[in-house]
This record gives sequence, C-alpha cells and structure tokens, in this order.
Amino acid sequence: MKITTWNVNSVNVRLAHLEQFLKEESPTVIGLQELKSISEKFPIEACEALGYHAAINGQPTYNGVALLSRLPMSDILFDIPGFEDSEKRVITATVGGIRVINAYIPNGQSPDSDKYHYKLNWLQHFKAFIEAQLKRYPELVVIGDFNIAPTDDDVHDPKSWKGKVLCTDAEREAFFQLLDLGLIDGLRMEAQPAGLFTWWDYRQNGFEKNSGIRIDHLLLSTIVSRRFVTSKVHLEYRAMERPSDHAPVSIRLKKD
DNA sequence: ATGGTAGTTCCACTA
Repeated sequence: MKITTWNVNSVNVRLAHLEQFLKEESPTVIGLQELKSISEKFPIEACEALGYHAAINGQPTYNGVALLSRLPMSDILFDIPGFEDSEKRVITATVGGIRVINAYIPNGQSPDSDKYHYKLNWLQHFKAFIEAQLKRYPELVVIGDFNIAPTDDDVHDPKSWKGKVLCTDAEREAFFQLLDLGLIDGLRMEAQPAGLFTWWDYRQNGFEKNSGIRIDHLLLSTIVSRRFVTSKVHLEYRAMERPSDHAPVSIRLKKD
C-alpha cells in the first residue's frame, strides 16, 4: 500500500502532473491540498479514467482538499465535525482498512496576524478530531500540508526562519501535541540525509538552491507504523516545468 | 529591511 500527500496549488493547472503521477507512481491513495477549485470543476473524469475513485471537498479560489483512491472509499467525512469553519481544509475516508485524514492546515501568514490565531485555534480542534477518530479507527494516518516545520532540521536556514510563521514555538508545540496522541512522523521512521524538504519558494530559485522546508507530513498511528517500509519525497515533480511549489511525498506500507 | 513568484479573481489577496 502506498499513501501520498501533495499540495498541488491548483488541481486544474496541475492536472497533467497529477495524471503523470497517478500513472507512474500508482499510489493506493493520494491526498491533495489547495485544489483552488470548486468540487464541480475538479477533473474527476481524468482521475476515474486512470482507475481512481474521488472524494472532493472543494471551494472557490482558496483551500480545497480531495482524496483519490484505487480502492473504494467508505465513511467519507467532510471538514471537522462540530467546528464551524468556512474554509474547506479536511476530508477523511477509510481505504483498505486504514482511516486516512487529509488536511490543509492554515498557513497563519505571520505571528502577529489574525490568521495565525486562527491557525492555532484550528489546530486545537484538529487535535480533538484526530483523537476521536483514533479511538474509533486505530489504523489511522494523518496526511497533508501541515504548514509547520517541526524542528530546525526541517528548515534550510534556521536562523532566517527563527520566529517566523511555520517555525514558531507555538506551532511546533501544536505539531508535537498531535504526535503525543500516538502518531509517528513517517519520514522520520528511517534515517534521512540533511536537507530533506517538501516545499520550496517559487522566488529566488528556491528549489535549485534547495532552500526549502519540510511542512508536508504523513503521520502514522502506532499500529500502522509497524507496517512501514519506506518513504519518499518525489523531487522530480517539483523540478518540472510550471510545478506546484510542493513536492508529492509518499510512504509505503506492508500489506498487514 | 525588502522583495522576489504563482494562482485566482476582478485587479487584491493568499501563500
């Protein structure tokens, strides 16, 4: 089983890249973020033609998330139940016995903005949601664009990022509170070389210089983590012509 | 300290 997360930064602009990824990498399930599309304009036929079922939580202009799966999806859940939020950031489904929560966590803009407080508050509700889901579905993964670089090892230049949004102590604390629920950072299950990132700024040739950060994550529940085989950041998709600013990130699991 | 790029929408806003 292969599980992928990818912030595509507009699903319609990135459709050719997405189709190539589905063809060549054939993930069992992929969580997409930043669709920037209403559900009605999601390229569902193109995905179905490649053998994927689609569950879509779209929104005009901003946000929007979806799950594509080779296997049928069940118990599909939209957003965070009981949390009033006009932004479409979460979609959850059960695939092949695994509960997959796919999220686009708020960016927060800057620590002195209202959006930053919205982010921290959002994370508290997200934590409660994961906790409840874990009780019901112990075989669970949380994937997506977390907009948090957990440690300085996840940042190309920790000095310049210190105290900036995505790297503040409060955001990192919220991230580790998610792990404290009983989740493991999938990409840290095996030793990694320094400079392992998933997002690079479009500006200043960020990717060419590998001045990136690691903000896209796959968190595995204890039971799922026992099936871990390997993980991969698909750098070649960030190196393409007119790419998303995020690379797809995958983990592979043993059958049981 | 600033501004660099990309996507969408109505030309500013978010990232």
